[in-house]
Amino acid sequence: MIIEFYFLDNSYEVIGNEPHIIIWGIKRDGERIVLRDRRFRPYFYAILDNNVDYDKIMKHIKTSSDPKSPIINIELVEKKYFGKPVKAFKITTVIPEYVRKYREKIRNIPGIIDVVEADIRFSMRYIIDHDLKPCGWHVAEVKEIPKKPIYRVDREYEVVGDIKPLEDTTPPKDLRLIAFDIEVYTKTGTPKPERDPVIIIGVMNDKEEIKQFLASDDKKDKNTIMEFVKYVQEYDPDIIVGYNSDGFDWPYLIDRSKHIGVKLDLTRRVGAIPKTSTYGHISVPGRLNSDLYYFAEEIPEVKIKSLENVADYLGVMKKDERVLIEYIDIPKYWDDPSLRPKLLQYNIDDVKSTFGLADKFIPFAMQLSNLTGLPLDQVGAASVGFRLEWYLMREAYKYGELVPNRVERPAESYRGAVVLKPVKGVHENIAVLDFSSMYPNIMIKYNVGPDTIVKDEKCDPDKHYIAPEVGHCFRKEPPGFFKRVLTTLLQLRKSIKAEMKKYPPTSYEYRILDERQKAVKVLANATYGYMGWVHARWYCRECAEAVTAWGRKTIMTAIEIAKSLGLRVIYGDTDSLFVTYDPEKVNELIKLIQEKLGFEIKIDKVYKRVFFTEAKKRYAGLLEDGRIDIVGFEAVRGDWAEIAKEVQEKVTEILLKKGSVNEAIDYVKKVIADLKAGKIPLDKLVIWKTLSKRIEEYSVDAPHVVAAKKLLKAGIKVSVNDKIGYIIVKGGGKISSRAEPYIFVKDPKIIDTEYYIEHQIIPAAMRMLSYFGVSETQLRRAAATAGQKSLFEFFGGKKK
DNA sequence: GCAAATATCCTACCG
DNA sequence: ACCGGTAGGATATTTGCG
Repeated sequence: MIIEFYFLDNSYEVIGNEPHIIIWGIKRDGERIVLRDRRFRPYFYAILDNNVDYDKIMKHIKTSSDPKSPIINIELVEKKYFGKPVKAFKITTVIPEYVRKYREKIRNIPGIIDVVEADIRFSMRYIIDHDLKPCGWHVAEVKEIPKKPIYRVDREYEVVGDIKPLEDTTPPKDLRLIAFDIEVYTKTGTPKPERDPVIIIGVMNDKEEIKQFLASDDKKDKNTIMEFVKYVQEYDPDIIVGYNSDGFDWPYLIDRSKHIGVKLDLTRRVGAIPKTSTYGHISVPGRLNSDLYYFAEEIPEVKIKSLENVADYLGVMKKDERVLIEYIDIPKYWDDPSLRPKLLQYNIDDVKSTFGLADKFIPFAMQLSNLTGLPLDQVGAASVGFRLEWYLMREAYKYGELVPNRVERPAESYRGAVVLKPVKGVHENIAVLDFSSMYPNIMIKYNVGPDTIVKDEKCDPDKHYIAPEVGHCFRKEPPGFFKRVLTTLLQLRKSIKAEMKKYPPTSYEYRILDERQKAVKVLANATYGYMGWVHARWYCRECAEAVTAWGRKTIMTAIEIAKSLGLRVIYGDTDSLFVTYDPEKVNELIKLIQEKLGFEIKIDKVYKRVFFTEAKKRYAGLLEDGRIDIVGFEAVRGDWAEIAKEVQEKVTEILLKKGSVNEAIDYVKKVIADLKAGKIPLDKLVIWKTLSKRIEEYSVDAPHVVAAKKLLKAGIKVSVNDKIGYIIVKGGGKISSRAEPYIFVKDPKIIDTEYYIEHQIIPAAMRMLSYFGVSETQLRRAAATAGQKSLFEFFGGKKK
């Protein structure tokens, strides 16, 4: 029989020395199913040297086959390796483990150049070879088999014929999703599963029903977890989302349930419990567990990626419409009956926010999963490099290209893009021109890639493209792997965008297509960086180096053309040009660039007024609609106190919109007065910095490192990549010694206002003001008198 | 021997 | 575990003076 199903996830089980691929899916009629494929076997390739005796080598391999774990087939195949035709043995074994057993042995046989594709997980191997598309519909020829009781599904099938994808990525109508969030009781820093109970587990499902499972008043949590498990079994969600759930909620539940003797039996595989898997994600067999934190990490505008910040930014739940409780206050709220309702509401708000984030992120995640072939639960956890690599591996399979091994290499740096020195000051009426997808288009135009690069042949301008400055050569024909992949991706994106036009922007179809084109864009934009990534399978430093060289040449030529048209070039970075906005000349420039260089360049925006210091990568502009763009400056950095950022933003706005230096100074003065008067909320004084390595590894005592040490001393765990929030308090000595974790600062009197004035507010304001003729002494003098009006001033007199 | 100058470390930004 | 280019603060180290 033929069935259609939506692919959720897959895995494999070895049953009686036979590997079974297990696919979890949903049928059109809504039945949850397991598909079993017993026909697939693990294999890998051994690439053969030219002019060797294939039979002899084959015999050699056969003799090394151990009858207890045999090689079951060796097939001579024609493949391509870096674009070149090669002969290889496709060596098939019985179970995945045996691949690991043979790969090293066979690699060392004379006549064999290398062993490849021996490190691809069996379940991914199946996805690639059958072109399966996670989060998409498929059709398969199956027969129904008796459902084993170990699977919590409606039906079980065995795949007996073709299994292949359909175009449809519309999620099943009744896809079930839950969001969850746990609260833990601890009075000492970071909670420990062997000691601290889970006091609340909050859940919200796609019917928008909210449930909370609470610990007993004496904080026993056995029932809490058991009821949660029961809930999951009964609601039977296909997708479970959390926020930082791979990092906290799941590991905690796993350890805690182990400790108190509860079976976390909430998967679709009876007896299995959630466990850590690839890329550090938590796998919940049969369900797609997705930690939304991974997607929040990709929003650069939100500096501190707390759930409330991200939900606020995305309009899911505004911060002022929800309950907020600091972690350290949780026990207090639990213990006090009058405060407990607030804690419960806090948990509900977190769960609702998480649910709301799922709505924002999951459609994109599904498209990314569908494109890369990585099941939804892994695609978030996988880095950009790995996402692209899986996409490339799928494409390689289609082209008959063997997948290169990941090899250890030393880091090699190379020259990057050009950044022009800006013309400092204020400029009126400036157009920002951007090359569309510059690097991908360079790679396409010059056929750049590890398979087209010419290394042991002399460069010939007739046959090869030669990169400027660096001289690397690339065959003009035939189109290489990357060129084909990128052409497909750019074309795909265009067609998706065209398809979008058929639907109203508010429609469901439009949304799905929009998320899909974004996913395609992410992959296309990552290809250049991928080639320069030392851990990439298709690493090619020269390729990346050639791309930036062509990029430099391209933008420099564009500048020449602009100048020849009499346009003033104010600034430029990598693929952008800031020129005086003379519409006629700019249009001419766009046309000439297209004609002479063969690249598309577009007006990205027009600034009514834009301001540069002498620094590169930093500018502030006023758009036609009155919005202010701030790029690179302190105001957009996460490691400056909010108050300093606010001042800089406001000063910039006053200067750009009104051009009033005095008003700007008065504003700064006012803020400083407020600060001195203790009117600035503490949270605007917190400075956040990422702890980018382990504390012991630091060679200097930076403020955030010292603050992290203080947290550690208080029993609060700090890990690599945590953001440390600190406030500078009064006292002597180095700034670092006075960096106090913000959660410990309750008394505003201990704040070193002097530091905030001298090292935060004034520098941030002066960055702008100094270009408007304000001297530091002038501002500092204004600051000194701030908040202490003389009697004379008070009665309206002028300052002395 | 001290303060100023310079070097190094470090983070977060731009495209 | 996608890239290089860049700014700028804080700390650490060296330099210049006489």
